[in-house]
Amino acid sequence: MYRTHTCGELRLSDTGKSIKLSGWVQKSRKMGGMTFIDIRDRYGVTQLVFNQDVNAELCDQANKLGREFVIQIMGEVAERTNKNLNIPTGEVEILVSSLQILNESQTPPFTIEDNTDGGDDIRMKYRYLDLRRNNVRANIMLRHQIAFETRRYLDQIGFLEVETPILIGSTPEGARDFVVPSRMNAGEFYALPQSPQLFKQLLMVSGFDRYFQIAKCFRDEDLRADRQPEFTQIDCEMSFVDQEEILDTFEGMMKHLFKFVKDMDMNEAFPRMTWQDAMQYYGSDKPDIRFDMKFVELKEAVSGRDFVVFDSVPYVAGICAKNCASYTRKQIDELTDFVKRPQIGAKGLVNIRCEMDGTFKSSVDKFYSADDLKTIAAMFKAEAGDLILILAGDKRKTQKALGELRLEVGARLGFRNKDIYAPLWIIDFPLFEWDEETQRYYATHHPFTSPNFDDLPLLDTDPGQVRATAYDMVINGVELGGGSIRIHDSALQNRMFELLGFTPEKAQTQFGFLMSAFQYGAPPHGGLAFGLDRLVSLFAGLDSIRDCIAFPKNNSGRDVMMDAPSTIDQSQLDELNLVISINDK
RNA sequence: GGUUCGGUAGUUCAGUUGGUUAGAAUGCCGCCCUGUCACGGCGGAGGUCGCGGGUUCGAGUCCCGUCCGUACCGCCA
Repeated sequence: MYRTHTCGELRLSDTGKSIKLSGWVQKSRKMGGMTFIDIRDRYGVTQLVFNQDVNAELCDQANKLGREFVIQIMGEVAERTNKNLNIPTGEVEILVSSLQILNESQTPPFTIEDNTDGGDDIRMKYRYLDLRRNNVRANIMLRHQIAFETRRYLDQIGFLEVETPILIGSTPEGARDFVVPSRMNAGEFYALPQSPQLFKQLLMVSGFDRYFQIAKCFRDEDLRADRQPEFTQIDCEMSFVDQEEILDTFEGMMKHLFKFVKDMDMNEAFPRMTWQDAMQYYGSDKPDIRFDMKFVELKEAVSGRDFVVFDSVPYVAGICAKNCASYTRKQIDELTDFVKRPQIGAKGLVNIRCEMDGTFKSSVDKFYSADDLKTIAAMFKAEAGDLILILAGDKRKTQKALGELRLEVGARLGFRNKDIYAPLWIIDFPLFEWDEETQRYYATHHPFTSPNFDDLPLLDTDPGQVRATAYDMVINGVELGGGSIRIHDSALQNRMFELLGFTPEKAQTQFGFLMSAFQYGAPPHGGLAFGLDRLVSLFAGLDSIRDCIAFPKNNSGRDVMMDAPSTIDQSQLDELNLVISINDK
């Protein structure tokens, strides 16, 4: 037996017990006549004491232990003379009677402590050591808890977890597929699923009624702090439901998770906002509503004053930053530089200060009278001391830029507090998006999304105006999940494929099995999927999902620990009937 | 494909307008220390300044290229 207790469980009430502990050497403190060693495992840290006067040989042995050695000790629990109330085991220590080294360790490349001295690169290379650190391990444990509570909630209300295949066929719509060559079928490839979408719909046809899966998904696109090429979704689908029942079910799930994982009661119903409003007032389909600062459109109010910047563009809008009129030139310049960065792409930033004496001062005083400025300020309901920030340009681009500026200003004003959670449903997404480049419509969500039945006539006259029965859950500006009511009628599905530019033959090749299935009694159904990685990082208060994943990829999609991807042997290539030909360009 | 910031000791970083022997902290090694818990004290080892080229009497520092990392844009139904 290696241990009678873990390194996190002994307390004052255990004083006098003979115990056995196993774990890693966290740190040793040598005082000359005595040595303290902290022994660590997943559950905590316990202090060991060695005393020259009691057992000189044992104390010498302890002095030879290095960081991260794996040891096993026997000893007696004793009350400390100097207690450390910062750790749960801090009132006791172990008077060690025997010590055994189970395994030695090299000095780790970075210190295994909460505030490590290791950078991301080195931590990823030695991820197995990084995972020994409390805060990284805490994220992985949080992830387990969220997954566990998700299963518990969904099981309680009749959902069945069903696994769907990882090796499937490639579909061209959507993200780029990861692809796997088939040895037994020369020249043919599997694709890894971007989501279990088609399978969960087929499970509805099969009558499973309520399905979920905590599913790995794969997308071969560039990474971000919140995007990995392989990620995990809480994937759900229900039959005989309308949008209202789905929103209700999964609002319930989120409330359950907040209650049982974060011990937070979310009593209020989640507010709902149409996609239209989200774009108009926040310039984003995932607004952070921890703070208000809505857009005010100004095009009409500012036109006709010979200010060519505003007169020559289709869209002018601004936000009002409370109590920011005192911003210095430098702070304004920082905001200007922020919106002029190539990633944001605004040409400039106009500001109006509402001075404390009731006057207005702006960067466009030349063109606008005091009355003009007063009228504009009134549109924002601005008060003395506020700062109005205005952008102008192409509508979509400027909305997006102003949305980014709003988030930046919100962050500067401390409105983006990680301990506050502001959930929101975005509804009434447009069914299609027009793409100028390819001159065709694309499905905003995916091609199986049902149109809003009120808008069905528009399918023939103005497809761009058709609303989808699709919804996203957004918390604090993070798109946590989304879904839709699906089309269960093959005629309507065919019409969709047609509008999306599929020939009947192509639709048949790609989705023939789904279309066939729909001819054998498909129930009305719908569902949604949550990004588990994002959910964990939101609960953990992290900006990146990487530390919520045990073994993540780096920015270039590489696993720097095992150095994947890598080349393969010629014999493997031969078996797969593959020839490598790398394009220089 | 593009933009940003970065690459200097095992690690995290500093290094001024180009100037003599490249520093700090931490870690590591040795010695001292009987109540530490960020222990303390003394001493020591440790560097291809990412790589290649250029400018210069002289480059960690300036220029060009390249590789790697990072955040973002494009992309991600």
